[in-house]
Amino acid sequence: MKELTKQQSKVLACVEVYLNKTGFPPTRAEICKELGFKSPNAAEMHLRALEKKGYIAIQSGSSRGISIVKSQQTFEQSPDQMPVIGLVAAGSPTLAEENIEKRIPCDPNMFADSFDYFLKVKGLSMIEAGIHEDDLVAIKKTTDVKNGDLVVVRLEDEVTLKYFKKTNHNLELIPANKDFSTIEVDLREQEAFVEGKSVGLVRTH
Amino acid sequence: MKELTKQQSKVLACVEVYLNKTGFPPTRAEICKELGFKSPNAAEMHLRALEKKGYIAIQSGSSRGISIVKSQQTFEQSPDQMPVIGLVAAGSPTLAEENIEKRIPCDPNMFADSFDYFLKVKGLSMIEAGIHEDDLVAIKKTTDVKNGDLVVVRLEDEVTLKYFKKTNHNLELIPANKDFSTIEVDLREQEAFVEGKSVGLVRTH
DNA sequence: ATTTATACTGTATATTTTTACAGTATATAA
DNA sequence: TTATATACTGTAAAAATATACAGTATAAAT
Repeated sequence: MKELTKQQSKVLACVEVYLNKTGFPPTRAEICKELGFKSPNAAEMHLRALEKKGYIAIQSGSSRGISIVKSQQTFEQSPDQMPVIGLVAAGSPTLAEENIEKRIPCDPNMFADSFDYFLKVKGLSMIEAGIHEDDLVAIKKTTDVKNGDLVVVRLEDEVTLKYFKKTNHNLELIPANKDFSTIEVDLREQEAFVEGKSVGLVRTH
Repeated sequence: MKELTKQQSKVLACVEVYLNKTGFPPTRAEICKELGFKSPNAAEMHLRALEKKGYIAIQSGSSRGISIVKSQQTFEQSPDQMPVIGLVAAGSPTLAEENIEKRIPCDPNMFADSFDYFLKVKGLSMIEAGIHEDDLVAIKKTTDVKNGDLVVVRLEDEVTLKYFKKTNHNLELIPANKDFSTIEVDLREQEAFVEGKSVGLVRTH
């Protein structure tokens, strides 16, 4: 495959970006606008060169008739990158960019239910449920939780992962460790926000 | 998402097929030609309906300004499907088609080390390591294992998941449960095949 | 010194394309 | 019976677009 000049490379990138953004290829004029050219012929010439070098195909007579033959974006079909969030003590909104520790290539549909992010477990309060420190619990953002679900709840400035049990105004957040005690919340006195529930667990050995 | 009429569905399919074939969306006239309509307005009306129902977006004023919002082709962008293998007692080659219980959409690189298949855990011999019955342990096929690794070993006709410890001719396969005892193998008397080692664990809640 | 390739501007036009408007026909629901 | 939704035909005009042609400028190659 022949090498591209700097400008040709820019034009190809422009086409690819436009395609990714809109779902259809740009016109000559749009390429010009994007790259600062003042004549549609500038874009035309670059497109012809790109066609000759085998990077694109041009359907003559068709508007926007450009198709990518050989992408220059190494663009490895990027798999989903699911965010990992630390169990932050400060009650900041759980899924904020600054709370994302890292990302893991992982299909959000690998469990029976889809999930939105991983929560990194701190402490041993769920050890008897086989949930260890630093395990990643897959959390689906929802407020639709049932008694017995493993849920992420925010109480004031603390976020916690526990079993959920609600009766009338009384909310119990139950750990799986004899050394820890159940958190009891009277919902008339204190607010509790259900951030989501666990749909699975992942541990790296 | 609203249901599509038969004709609307045909038009959406036509757009998707055209897009896959050429790399850019069709014009109204091209849709007509493909589906046998005689007026570009036929296509236009269907496209408007598809837009209203949220299946496509139309960039007004742009030629071929159609983008797919919700594909009707179930076409699930096929992610990697990692096989799940039961802990088969019969010592058949672990990764044979007939041993695959199911497959899970899952990136083989989600753990620190890549893996080849999931092993579905039977029994409670590793419970104190937080590995429960029916947990899926991600196995990398390798014979390069170190003492302390969690490994899959085949002894005669039995496959087992245990901690690995080897000293000279003596192989110990150590469980994580007080009620189970370590399997000791004298390698001069009995063969042991290391199938692989665990690089991670997955559990569905 | 002259060619050659790259990289454009500027203009113009034929063609493509969107899109509005005016109808027709049919089935289903009120 | 009268709407109302679906499903078109047919026409036409405005707008978008491709694309040809005539230039200018610059750097590198011959």
